[in-house]
Amino acid sequence: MDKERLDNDRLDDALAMLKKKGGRITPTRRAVIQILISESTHLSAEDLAKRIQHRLPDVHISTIYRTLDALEAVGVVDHVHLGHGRAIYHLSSDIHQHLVCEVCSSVTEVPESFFATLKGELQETFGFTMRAHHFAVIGRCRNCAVTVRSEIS
Amino acid sequence: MDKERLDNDRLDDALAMLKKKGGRITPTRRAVIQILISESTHLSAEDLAKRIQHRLPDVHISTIYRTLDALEAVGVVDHVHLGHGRAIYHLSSDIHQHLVCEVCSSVTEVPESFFATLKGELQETFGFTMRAHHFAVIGRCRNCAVTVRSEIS
DNA sequence: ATCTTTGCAAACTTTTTGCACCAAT
DNA sequence: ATTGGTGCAAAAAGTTTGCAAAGAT
Repeated sequence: MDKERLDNDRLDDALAMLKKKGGRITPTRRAVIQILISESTHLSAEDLAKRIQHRLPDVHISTIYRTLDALEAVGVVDHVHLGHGRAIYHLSSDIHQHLVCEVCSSVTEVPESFFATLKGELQETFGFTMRAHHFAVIGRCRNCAVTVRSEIS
Repeated sequence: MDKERLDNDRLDDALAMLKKKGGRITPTRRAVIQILISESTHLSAEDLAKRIQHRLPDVHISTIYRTLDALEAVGVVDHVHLGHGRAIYHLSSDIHQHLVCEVCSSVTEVPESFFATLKGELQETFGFTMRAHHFAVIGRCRNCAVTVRSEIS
């Protein structure tokens, strides 16, 4: 119920994980984690940079990338490719699939459980262990179902 | 049976499609299609450039990109993102999913039919029409199942 | 003759890296 | 005091674009 309490716990957990693996806690790292906790939207490195630079104007985007790498190495965040070269980042604890509409670019989140059957079949047939959420699923959302394709490429 | 015959037919079909939509047939375009027909491997723009430059040394990579765009616009080819920014291209008629191992980068092809159930469910639940093959599925192949992750990112 | 495609060089976008300085432990 | 993190600028990597010349119809 107490959302703020829960968010703080998540922040502490993430920082503890970072620390446990020899990482240091810095204002930028704290800010990145906080933003990822509070905005569960789909944030690119640039999105994160913009948000952080409100409070810490001198944070360079290369630091954001290094921070994200560090957090990823430690298991706190994960990234997903949505299209082109652009990647988005989210907390590892928020695992879900992304359905991206190739027309309007809208993103629909789908619980990973949805992919359980497929995952089992790929495992059984190919011995392949799917880490599904690493790429978005591309297609057409309900609204754009009949339009001409072109967007995400 | 007569593979060469079939390949020629595919080439002719592709060229006809291109022509029908107002595109012109050039040596580069012919070569791109031929390569995509004969090597059903997973070719990036650079791979294609290298192969083509054997025969047509002056073909510039930007031409390859424009050719691929043109062929894609006309429905002859499709591209898939395997990781990072890199995309690979194949004939639209060769629709399949790619399972990419995040450790050894090996690629396993899976017939699209495998994804039919999931596709149906996404359609029903979210009204989302999946064009699955646009992104690879990331995970671990049989051999790398237990190793530490790190590669594809 | 017309209008598309090409080659080249240069721009762009996203991400990575080298290095000297700074800060967390 | 150490060692890891940061800012900056510059380099990658992959793809796109403007333009004048060449080529397909």
